[in-house]
Amino acid sequence: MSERKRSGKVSRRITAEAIAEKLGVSAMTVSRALNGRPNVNRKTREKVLSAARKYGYTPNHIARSLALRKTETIGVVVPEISHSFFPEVIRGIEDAVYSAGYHLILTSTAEDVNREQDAIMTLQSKRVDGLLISTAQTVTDHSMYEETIRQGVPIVFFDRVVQNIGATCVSIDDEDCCARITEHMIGHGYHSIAHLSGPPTVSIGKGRMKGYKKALARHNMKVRPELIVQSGFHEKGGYVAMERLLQLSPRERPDAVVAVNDPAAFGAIKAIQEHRLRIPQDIAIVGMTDDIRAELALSPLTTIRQPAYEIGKSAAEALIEEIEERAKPGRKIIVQTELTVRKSCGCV
Amino acid sequence: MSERKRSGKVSRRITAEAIAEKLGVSAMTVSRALNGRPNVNRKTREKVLSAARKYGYTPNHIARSLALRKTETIGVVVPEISHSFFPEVIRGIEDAVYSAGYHLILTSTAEDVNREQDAIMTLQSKRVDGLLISTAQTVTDHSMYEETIRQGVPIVFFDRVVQNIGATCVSIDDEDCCARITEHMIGHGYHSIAHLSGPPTVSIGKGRMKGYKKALARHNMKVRPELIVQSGFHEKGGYVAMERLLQLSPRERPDAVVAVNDPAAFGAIKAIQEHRLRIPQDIAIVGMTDDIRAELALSPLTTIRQPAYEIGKSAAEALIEEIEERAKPGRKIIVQTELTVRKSCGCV
DNA sequence: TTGTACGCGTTATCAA
DNA sequence: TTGATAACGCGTACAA
Repeated sequence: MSERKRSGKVSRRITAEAIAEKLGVSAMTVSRALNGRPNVNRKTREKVLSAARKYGYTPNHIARSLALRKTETIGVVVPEISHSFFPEVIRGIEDAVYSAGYHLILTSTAEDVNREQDAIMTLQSKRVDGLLISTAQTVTDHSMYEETIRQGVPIVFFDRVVQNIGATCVSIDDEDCCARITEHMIGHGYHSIAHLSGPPTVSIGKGRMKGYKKALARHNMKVRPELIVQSGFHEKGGYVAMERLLQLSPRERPDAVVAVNDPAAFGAIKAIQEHRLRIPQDIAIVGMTDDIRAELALSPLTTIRQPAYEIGKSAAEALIEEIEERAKPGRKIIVQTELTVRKSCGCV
Repeated sequence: MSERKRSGKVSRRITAEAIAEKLGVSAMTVSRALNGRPNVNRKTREKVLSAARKYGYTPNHIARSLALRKTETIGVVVPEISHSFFPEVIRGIEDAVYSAGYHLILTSTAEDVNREQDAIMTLQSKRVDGLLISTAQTVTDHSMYEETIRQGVPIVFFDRVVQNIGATCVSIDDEDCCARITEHMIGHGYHSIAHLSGPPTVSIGKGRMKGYKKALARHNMKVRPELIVQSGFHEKGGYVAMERLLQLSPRERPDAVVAVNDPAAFGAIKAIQEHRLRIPQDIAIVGMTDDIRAELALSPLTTIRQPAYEIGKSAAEALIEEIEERAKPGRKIIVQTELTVRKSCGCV
């Protein structure tokens, strides 16, 4: 119908105030009606609602946030988005956040400390009600997290967590997982088991390493330092690390490999194949994370399924509980995992 | 040091005004100093900057947005996040958005029209500066998009685009892609080529169907309606659709299948294998999209690589150009694709 | 170079 | 049930 106001640059949106004026009521009444407050006459409410529809009114959430000091938005900080794990986590976050009426600002740090700091800063500027963080690999200084929490902005860490600073952490039990899968190998008779380890600065790397050693210890097997090689979390690192293991003399060479995660395992598999060795006959290998490709690999990878979706969902739910003060921070939430036996371990 | 003010519930953040007071200057001077305006004494600026650091000041972006009527935030609406395509698109978006100093609110619609409407509404409420949308499959009513644009909020569609409503669209040339891969099959001697098609309501489905038919026409091959089965975009649909094709008598049965995308192709592959037919000897098959799993499948899938990252990046860049009025809306941006020949087509 | 007044659009509070 | 006023924290436009 009416399509004027092309005059200025900005075709300014209609405000609650303007609607109030047209109806001859106050802005407050409009606000109350729109927000479904009880103390407003039924007829008045209907008038307001229909006028709002008619003029295509959309409440200005920015102004609302300013007045209420609450944005109903949470900031998400992830180290990367390519790896199939995080999209699935984000899906879980999105679902939880959506059903609680919140929104999600997504930032990815590319594993870069500075970018992570930057992200946390701007998210604070945007006054998100809380933060969901999976730390970049190289982060060692936690003062920014602590400062954020002190400012009253709750943080929930997920997957790559930071413990003992009072923030809730959601993750799998890395130590237990890695111990389990290592014991699975021990139980099937492998006796020279190597570990491709993650960065020792990240809790995941630390925990899994510990689990690996614990499993060996439980079965009175010696930890042989030459069988522990740092691979990091990516395919390339897995490849390089495995190459190093393959330099060992056939006598010293491991008969099984426990990789810190699936991508590292894929890299290792590539190296093993290039050496014309068979999986699992010559060298068995297992991963952790259940990458989407694990099932499809030439020798389907035995791994620990890490329920990415659930991690995201639990983390988001935990954060929202804390934002709404229905729960206290500093909890430790463990998400259950599952051993998925395929062919690469030679146990089936 | 000082850690009081635990009194009220909210430990209120420090404001520019408060800093001004402590320094005995006006709030404006603080604002100017913090925003790097030229008209401020060097010594004053330094005083302000150090005070800001000292008190842990973070500018309130919400208040700023309200005053400036600009949020430096763009809304992203995707139909889903599991499918490996969208995470990669989002990565592209994130990169572009980050380097332009914007942020990204992510919403996913689970292919649900209502949820999409909902998302667009709330994103408008949050006064995002622009919208990046890939439509849900079932959307047929475009009035909401048009209304949004009329309100002055630019939209750029990507992948699943909506043409002719004045919004910029970023996508591959579906018709051309599908024609190319179909001709690839024709060129290698297949003469009974089926098509597992997408939903005809989505531009992708339409375009690829058209390309398929065009390729046949160019080579004087008849379109046989029984060889066109609607599969939708997912694995399950591909499986069901392929089952139908496999019900045909061996004489009528296709010797090649062009699937609308890789997931549909995976479903079809499963059906073919269950019938104990070999790929590509008995039935060749190709997909489109280059799903991460395509390379790893038992019979690696020939497909059209769709540069997800570039799509996301171009779309975000285009949107930001329009937000900043450096470009006009209504453009049509085509991202180049690449035929990736693997084993499933039997051509190597 | 610095300061004052006002507006951005909403909601809380208190009074009517 | 409704309204007036003030606040949320910042930036623009002007004046000093």
